[in-house]
Amino acid sequence: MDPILEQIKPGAPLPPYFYRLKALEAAPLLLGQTLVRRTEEGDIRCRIVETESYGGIEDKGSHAHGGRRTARTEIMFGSGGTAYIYLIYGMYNCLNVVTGTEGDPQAVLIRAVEPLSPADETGMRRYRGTAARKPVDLSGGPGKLCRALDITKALNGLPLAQPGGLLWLEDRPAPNEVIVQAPRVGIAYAEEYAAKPWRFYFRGNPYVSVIDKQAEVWAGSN
DNA sequence: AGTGGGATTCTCT
DNA sequence: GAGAATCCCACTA
Repeated sequence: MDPILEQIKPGAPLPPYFYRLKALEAAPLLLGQTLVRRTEEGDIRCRIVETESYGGIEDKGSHAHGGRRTARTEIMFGSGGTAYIYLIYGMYNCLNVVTGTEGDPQAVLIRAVEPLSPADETGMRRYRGTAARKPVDLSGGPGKLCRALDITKALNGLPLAQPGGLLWLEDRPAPNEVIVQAPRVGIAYAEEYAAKPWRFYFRGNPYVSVIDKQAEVWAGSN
C-alpha cells in the first residue's frame, strides 16, 4: 500500500499535506477520490477516474511554463488546495486542483469523473444539457465534467479542502482498479514535454476520455 | 467506427 | 489578432 494512501481516511476531507504534494505525485493519488459539488438541488458526488499533471515552470505544457505569472495563472502560484478553473476554446471550462507550495505552480487537471450513485447521475444529466448515451458522453472529458457539475469560472480560486462550500474533495478507500499512465491530451505544442506520460487513469473505466493502447501500468500502484 | 471542421470568447502579445 | 490543457455534429463507410 502506498504510504500516502495509507494515511487517508474515507469520507474525511483530503488532509492538508496532500495539497502540498507536487502535481506529479498528487495526480495518480487523486484517482478514486470523491469530488463533491453543492448545488441548489443538492450535493452531487462523483469519483475521479482520470487526471493530468501540470507541474512547475519547466513544463512546457503548463500555463505557468517559464514562470508565466499573469492574472489567469496567478492562482497556480499560490499554495495548494484551491481550484484553478479556466475557459478553453471559448466555450468550455476546465477544473484543476492546485497543489504544491507558495511560488511553485503545480496543478492537476481533472479529466473524467463517474457519478457515485444513480441520484448523482441524475443531477449531472440535468446540467449536462445533452443526451449522453454513453458514460464517456456524460463526464468523460474536462469540459464535459464541468458542464455536468455546473462548474464555471465563478468557482475559480475557491478552496477545495473544506467541506460545505460549493466544491470540495473527500477521501475514499484505496481503489481496486489498476492505474495506468499515458501522454497528456491536446498539448502537441509542448515539445519534449508533449510525450511525458503524465496522464493517469483507471484501466477499463468507461468514463475515461481517451483510451491509450500503449498506456503502461503506473509503477507506483500496488 | 472513424474523420473533419466549426463553435466562441478569454487571454496575452 | 492569434491561438487555445475541447466538444459535437455531419458526413463517409
